[in-house]
Amino acid sequence: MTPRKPTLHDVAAAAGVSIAAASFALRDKAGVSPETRERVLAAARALGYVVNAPARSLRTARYGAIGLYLPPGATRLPYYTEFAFGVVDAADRRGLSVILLPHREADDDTPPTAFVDGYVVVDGTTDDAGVRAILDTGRPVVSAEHLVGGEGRVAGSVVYDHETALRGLLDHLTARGARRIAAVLPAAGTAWSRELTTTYETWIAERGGIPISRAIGFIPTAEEVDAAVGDILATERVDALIVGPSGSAAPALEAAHRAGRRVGTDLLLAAYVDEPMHALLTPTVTSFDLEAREVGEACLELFTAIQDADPPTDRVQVRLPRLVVRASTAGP
Amino acid sequence: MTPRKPTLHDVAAAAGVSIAAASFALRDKAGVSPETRERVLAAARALGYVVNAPARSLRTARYGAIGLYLPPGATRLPYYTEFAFGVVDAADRRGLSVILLPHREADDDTPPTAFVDGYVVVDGTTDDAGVRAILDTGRPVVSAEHLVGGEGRVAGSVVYDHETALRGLLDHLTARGARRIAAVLPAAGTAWSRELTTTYETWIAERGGIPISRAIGFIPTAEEVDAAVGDILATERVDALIVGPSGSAAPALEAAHRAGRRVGTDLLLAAYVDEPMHALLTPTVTSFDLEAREVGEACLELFTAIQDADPPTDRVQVRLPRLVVRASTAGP
DNA sequence: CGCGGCAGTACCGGATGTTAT
DNA sequence: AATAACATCCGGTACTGCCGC
Repeated sequence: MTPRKPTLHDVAAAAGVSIAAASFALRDKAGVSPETRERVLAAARALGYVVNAPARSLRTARYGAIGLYLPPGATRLPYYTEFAFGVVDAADRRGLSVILLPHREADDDTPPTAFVDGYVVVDGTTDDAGVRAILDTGRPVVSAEHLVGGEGRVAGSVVYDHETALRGLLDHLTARGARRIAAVLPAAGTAWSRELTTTYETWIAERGGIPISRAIGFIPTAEEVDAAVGDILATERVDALIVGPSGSAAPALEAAHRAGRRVGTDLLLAAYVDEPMHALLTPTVTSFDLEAREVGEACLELFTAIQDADPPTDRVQVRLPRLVVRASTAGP
Repeated sequence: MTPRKPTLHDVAAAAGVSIAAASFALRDKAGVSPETRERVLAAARALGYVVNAPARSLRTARYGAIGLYLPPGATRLPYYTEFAFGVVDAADRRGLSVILLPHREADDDTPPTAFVDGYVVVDGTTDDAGVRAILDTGRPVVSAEHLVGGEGRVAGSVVYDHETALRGLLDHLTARGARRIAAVLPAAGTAWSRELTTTYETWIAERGGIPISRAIGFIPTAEEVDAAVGDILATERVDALIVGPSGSAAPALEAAHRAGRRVGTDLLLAAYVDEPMHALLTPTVTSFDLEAREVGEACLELFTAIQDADPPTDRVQVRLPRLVVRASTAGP
């Protein structure tokens, strides 16, 4: 059943050429005649030859693998899983493997698996020991969203234009009749929270209003959301509310309900990050589809482009979140 | 800054011994004196030596990596992400890397990355081309839950005792006053759905009752859940309801509410798979904590144990889901 | 003499069996 | 009887050079 895996030697012998010629033919390099190439390829196919990755890596110092670093503690957000498979699928198409990297405690400075060609980091900060260790390898890093604290050290990034998106949402709410829009924002620490906060405040200021906002955790507890929303509704006369952090739509709806507001008519509610659940709530909740999978794919493709120095592509790609309008912002 | 990475040669030279001696010392093998070993280790530490994985793999045909295969289409279930990081963390402790494998279309039979020592598969079926390809590699496979259709071909498994768990839940509901318990079950296809269905029917039969159940998808839509729950409540006099598929608690609550039932008192509701959301719903929902992370770790540890043939361990480990009792089954 | 096409071969970095001390 | 040095090999890649025209 296992007559040993065929090696390049076997292929070369079967095709009646030298190892070097076989190697060239298989890698589609110049220096072999079309007939020879064809014979080699046929032999390889017949034998079921597969290159031995470690052997190739040993010689070339390229590993055909990239490390993927997801934010610690955020494993419950479906965004990241979706993102991860975007990276994996794109990598698969290019014959690369994706290594899922472990998170690091703050005091742990062991380097990450060294035998990768580079890394993809999502929503990273240099506050994170794992991210620092990755940057310290000196290998190319592509980030999804700006890597806070490591701005000059990434080879490329795929980022969202949250400013345009949020402005669009604020305009949408205004068009549906909102006059006083409050926001529950993620606490400082990520590029995203910074962008959301300043955009919200600027937009309000431009219209001569005063911002009404509360900050809660990046991954909020129901109580936090409840308290923030309850507080806003109790102390301010608002007719629309935007909740930023993932997972806060359901508790926000709940809190609004308890405050006696009818969401969708008398209070417009929008979440920032879309989640499957938003289509299941009553009313269904308006939010931005961030297209996690596509962004994951884009990161990997940017990585390979940079690595091959193929086109000196734009190092930063910008994507616009797509607003999914649902019943919660229907309007009166 | 980068005077080339130190190799075993460098370490040996620095320690004043041969390469072979250094190799032995670093791998803690017999054949070198304690003093020599110490000198080698010190030299390695001083130089920041890290073994070159490809070189080692080339020689030993071990790769220090395992492939992880998650069910396709299930990327939105937080269970799997949590599981994945359980595997990753355990692997990290053992110095192994985890390669996240891509899903395969039914007609695609390209083999998965060959340079891994084995695979971990979760909730797999041989209906899945990706799973078949993995089994065909002949490498050891550890599965979480039984691998449907590949029973004889896995090296080990970590499975839940759903029967005992579900019986416990049925008893719990009974203790809280339930007399007629209905169930919304996952459609056939996984080991889990089979076990849930037969356990439910058996338990009911043992008490001389008649089962009241509906089947919905493994990853149900809100409408499906709504229809199933609505139908049960409209046509049967039930005082308790168990919903199996992940994500169905929220829409089930909704449907019960619309049917005029007060969940927690006049209708007891329990979900099978615990989710963070269950603590945020009103009322909070009773369900089983499946400890995804721990199970992921157990899979990896089982894998390494089997690989090292260390203890001829039990090939199948059984875990009991832990019931988390919340307000939805408080009772009248 | 130049050039395309291919064979020969020195590595890449470590693991391991064999031979000296 | 222990240790350590030496020689090979793992499977490719890439450089050098020979051959014939």
